[in-house]
Amino acid sequence: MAAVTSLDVARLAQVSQSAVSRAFTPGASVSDVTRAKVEEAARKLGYRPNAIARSLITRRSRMIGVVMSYLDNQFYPVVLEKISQRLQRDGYHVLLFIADSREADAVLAEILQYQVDGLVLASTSMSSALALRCVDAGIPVVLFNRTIRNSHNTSSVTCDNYAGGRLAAQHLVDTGHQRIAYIAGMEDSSTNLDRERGFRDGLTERGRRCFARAVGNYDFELAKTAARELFAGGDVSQRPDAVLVANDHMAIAVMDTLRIELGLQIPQDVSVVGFDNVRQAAWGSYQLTSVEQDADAMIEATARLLLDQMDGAVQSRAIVLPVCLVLRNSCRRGPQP
Amino acid sequence: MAAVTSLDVARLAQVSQSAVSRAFTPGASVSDVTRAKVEEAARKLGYRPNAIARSLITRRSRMIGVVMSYLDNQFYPVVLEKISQRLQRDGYHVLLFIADSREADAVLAEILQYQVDGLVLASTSMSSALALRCVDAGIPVVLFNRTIRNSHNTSSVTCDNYAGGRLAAQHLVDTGHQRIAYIAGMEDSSTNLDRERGFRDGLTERGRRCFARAVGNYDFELAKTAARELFAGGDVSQRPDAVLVANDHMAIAVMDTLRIELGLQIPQDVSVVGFDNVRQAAWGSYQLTSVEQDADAMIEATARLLLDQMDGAVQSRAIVLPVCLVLRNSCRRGPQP
DNA sequence: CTGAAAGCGCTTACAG
DNA sequence: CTGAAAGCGCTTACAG
Repeated sequence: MAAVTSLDVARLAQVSQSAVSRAFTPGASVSDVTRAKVEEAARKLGYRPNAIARSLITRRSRMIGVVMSYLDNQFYPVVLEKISQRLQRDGYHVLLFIADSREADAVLAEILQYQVDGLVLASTSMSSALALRCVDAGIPVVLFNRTIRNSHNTSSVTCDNYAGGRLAAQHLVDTGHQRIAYIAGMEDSSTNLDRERGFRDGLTERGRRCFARAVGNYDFELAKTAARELFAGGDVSQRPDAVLVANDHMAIAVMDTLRIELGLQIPQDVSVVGFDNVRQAAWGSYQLTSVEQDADAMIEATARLLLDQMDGAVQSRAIVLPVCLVLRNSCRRGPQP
Repeated sequence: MAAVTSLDVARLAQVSQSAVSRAFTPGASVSDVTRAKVEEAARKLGYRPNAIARSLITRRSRMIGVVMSYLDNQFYPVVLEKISQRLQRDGYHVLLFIADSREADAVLAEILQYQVDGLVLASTSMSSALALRCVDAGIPVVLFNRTIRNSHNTSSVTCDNYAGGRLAAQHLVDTGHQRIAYIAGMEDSSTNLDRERGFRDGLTERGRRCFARAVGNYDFELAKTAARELFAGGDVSQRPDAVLVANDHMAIAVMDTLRIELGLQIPQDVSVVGFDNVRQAAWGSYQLTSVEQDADAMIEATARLLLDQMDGAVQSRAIVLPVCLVLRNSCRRGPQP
């Protein structure tokens, strides 16, 4: 049970401890015969190099901290799975931090103590100040699916949220909708800010205005409440005939509420458009028209950017990826009959 | 940028390096005045103890490896989020491994190198042999939502999958269903084996047999294929009037397929029962009757068991938690009119 | 309570 | 190619 160390292997193989270390270091200079002796002894003893000790001396832990919150929104588990696989491919591992907003400070301290080589911040709820502190601590950071205002030394990868909002708004106008509403996510989040601004500008360009607005805070239950608010009015002509919802997770809650609680038909009575194009958007019961943000491209960009920063090859950059609108059946395709 | 160490703090505070270490060790004997000096110096320098160095000397990394695969099944992200929070509460952190079955060997080697203090194996696809190798390596392991046959020195936490299958079968019989089918998950997984055995025994006790069976492998798309197979027959009286699906993730795919592709009404034409009671089961569009496995209880039991094993307080144990059937609208409640 | 010293298990100049 | 040695940044007996 006592851990077997390189010294144990060295003794058995009758070589120096350095030789053992070299045999396990790709590219180190060892003769084939030495390597063979070491490998045999290591196998006999069940030796595995201690990554902790290696980290201490090399000053590289090969761990990347990933900070997330609210995995209920299916966008994030998928991202987590893929980013973990992507980093594993390069020999890195994910140290996961779930950030309840209240304990973010403590979480940050722990991240720093663990000497992660880099950090992916994908939590909307973590404050910008904390993100900046990581940067100050000299750790390469990439913000995933969020940005920090006025911060040019922080890297970020987002999709073009503004363009997505604009695209959705114009599509709704062009398909004949008259009373277009918006259900917002967390109001101070960069994603919501950009999506909503794009939405408003898109309407303005078509000579329209936002008909009504409610806030769902990116939360499933609050999105239901927001839908009830928006459709509370008695008269049908006073109610929206289309809603852009700031993400799919909320849009699904909204669809259920409209159909089941309020007895509305989608898209006949009201069109719904979401954002993210998560897998559930394609589910038969929803068939949600959605602005797609390409998770694969975002992850690849994030990994690249982080690895490049860790190599010192690159300074911080803000990467914005294109979006497209995926048309499904939750949205009327032509002017109302 | 050069990391500040305890020695730097010691110099500034004019105390020994040991004193700095003690000031950051809860319960160590330091005078208030020394602690104050250290804390001030540490604050000035932005010092954080190096958790890697601490791990090396204490031989405890305070990291728990969590091995998962296929986060598409919403049961797992929720588990991951909660187990991470639960362990953070005790000062542990999650090192995440996504196990593609093909690279499981490499993954295992890496886990071992990282000196995790414990391991939660929640991946159905990872082979039993690998799990046992971890146990042999002397690292406390808890299997989550799976078991290994004939292995009494491996801890596991599951719900009572057998009882759940039985409960579902009897409920379907008692509510008047005549042709009850089963859609299996991964056929050699312990969860599927137990659920299916319970299902068959439940039917047998009521003097019935399984009407038809297909395999969905716990995969969304394959579950759709399985549903098509099961309902391919022309004559209605040749088709199932109820299906138990081995988990909710597949049950949702099945419901979509039955309703949208095959034009069937649920539950009028066919009842569907799932397993897990994930959040989506409660979504308005599904209202899926499901055998609930209590994720919170499973996580608490897993954390407790793992922590106890790491303390050496306890040997391995197999914990089986009770299930219950959550009735919703995907299942007819009385005999067919 | 405090400091000097040993040591955790590695990597990597350095000299041969 | 190889070995002896220093050192990564800590914790923790040990002695005072």
